[in-house]
Amino acid sequence: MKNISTENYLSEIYKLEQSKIKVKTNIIAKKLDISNAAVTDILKKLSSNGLILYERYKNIQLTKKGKDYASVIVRRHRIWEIFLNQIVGLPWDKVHDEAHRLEHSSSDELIDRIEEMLNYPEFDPHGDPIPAKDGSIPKLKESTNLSKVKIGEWGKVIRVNDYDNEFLNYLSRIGLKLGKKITVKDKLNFDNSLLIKIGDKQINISGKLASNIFIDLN
Amino acid sequence: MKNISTENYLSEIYKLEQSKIKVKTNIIAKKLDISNAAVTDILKKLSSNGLILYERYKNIQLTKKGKDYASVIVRRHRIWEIFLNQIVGLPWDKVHDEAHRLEHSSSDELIDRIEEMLNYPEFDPHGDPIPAKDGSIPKLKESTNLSKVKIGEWGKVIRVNDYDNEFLNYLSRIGLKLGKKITVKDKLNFDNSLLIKIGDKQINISGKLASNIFIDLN
DNA sequence: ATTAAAATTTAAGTATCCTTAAATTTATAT
DNA sequence: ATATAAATTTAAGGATACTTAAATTTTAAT
Repeated sequence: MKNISTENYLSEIYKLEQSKIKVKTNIIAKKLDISNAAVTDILKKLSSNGLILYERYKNIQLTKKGKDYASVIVRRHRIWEIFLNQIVGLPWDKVHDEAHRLEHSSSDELIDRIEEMLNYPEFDPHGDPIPAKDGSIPKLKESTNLSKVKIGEWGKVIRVNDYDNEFLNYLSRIGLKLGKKITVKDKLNFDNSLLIKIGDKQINISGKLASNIFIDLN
Repeated sequence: MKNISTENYLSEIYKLEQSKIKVKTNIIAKKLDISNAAVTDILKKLSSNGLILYERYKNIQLTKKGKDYASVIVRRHRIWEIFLNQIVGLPWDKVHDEAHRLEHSSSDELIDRIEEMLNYPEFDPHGDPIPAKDGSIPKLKESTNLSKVKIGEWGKVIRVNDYDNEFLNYLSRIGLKLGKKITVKDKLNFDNSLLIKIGDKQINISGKLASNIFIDLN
């Protein structure tokens, strides 16, 4: 089984499982931008190949075999991301798409070699953990969604969602990076926006934006 | 048009044209390990997309559009090869296959950035020229096939064919690299083999092996 | 508990890239 | 020049991954 499409389904399911989201046809279809009918087809295939547990209309689960495979793909993706960011110098908002293509086209030997070059990193440029070769996952520090941080509290950015490039690009532009200290100065109930301090700047960001940023509270 | 299969056909045709080999169905089929019938099908498609000139039973030629596209792919391939060899440290005989996959999965931005990192190299690790962004090709130094070098003559290895990994791996093992000085000590008519000197070692190599090595004669 | 809405699956069909086998055309040898 | 071999194309068909539309099942609201 070496197949870009299959690999995309598996790693999507893997990421959903990691974030404790129930894995259903619908959400996979949305994430991969493919019709529900096609997803159903592929789920049957994955199931018959022993990669997932699947019963019609029920939740989907990776088997051991499926999880092992998926973790290889997610590992490749995240190692590429660091490499592209640190070694090649690609910006935050470019690494995801590039890594998404490269993850299907690289041998395990290459990934291992890159991992060694990078000195065995544990987290990718968005703060997501990199599965080890044995499938184990570095433990994430506990974090709080920025939209839940109270006025006056502060902490460091530990992870951001990598779903949307426009979002990531915007974060770069306002100088927000992993490790940056953020203080919540004010919160508006009116529109759920926050006034935050980054470095010596004060910025207003929307609630939606904040909800995609995770903070290691002081 | 963004399609691994198409890209493989185009870059194969490109490489054949570069080496002045008549481009025919048969040879493409052999190089890509695909049936002649499938090649005919794809040739029709490429032709209708304006990428090649094709008339049944006749030689095939890239159009300007096809050549431009092919040169982008070959460029990607060869830049990846150097990168993998020099920066990542992959051995000679591994870079081709890895680059062959990556060449279809990388943006032009990434390739340009890598090219810059490598300081605009002109030749890949096997001595093949890297097409520039405008499609122009660095001029190869004149070279002589090692099997044609006469007894007593010597020169430096300037290029090797990259078709076969076993061949490349063997070259590494006998210490033969680009730039190495080779002296032809003896030639056996009996089996067309050559006795060559590399560094302070004398080695016998087959005529077939020699015919895949190109020398910049002294 | 019933019903409407949402999610999911089934059915039918498409495009792509491949296959083998047969037919046709071109190249080669004498 | 002609027969034979080799190359090429055509024909028919298969696997894969998708689509839309219709049917079915589940979920959620009242």
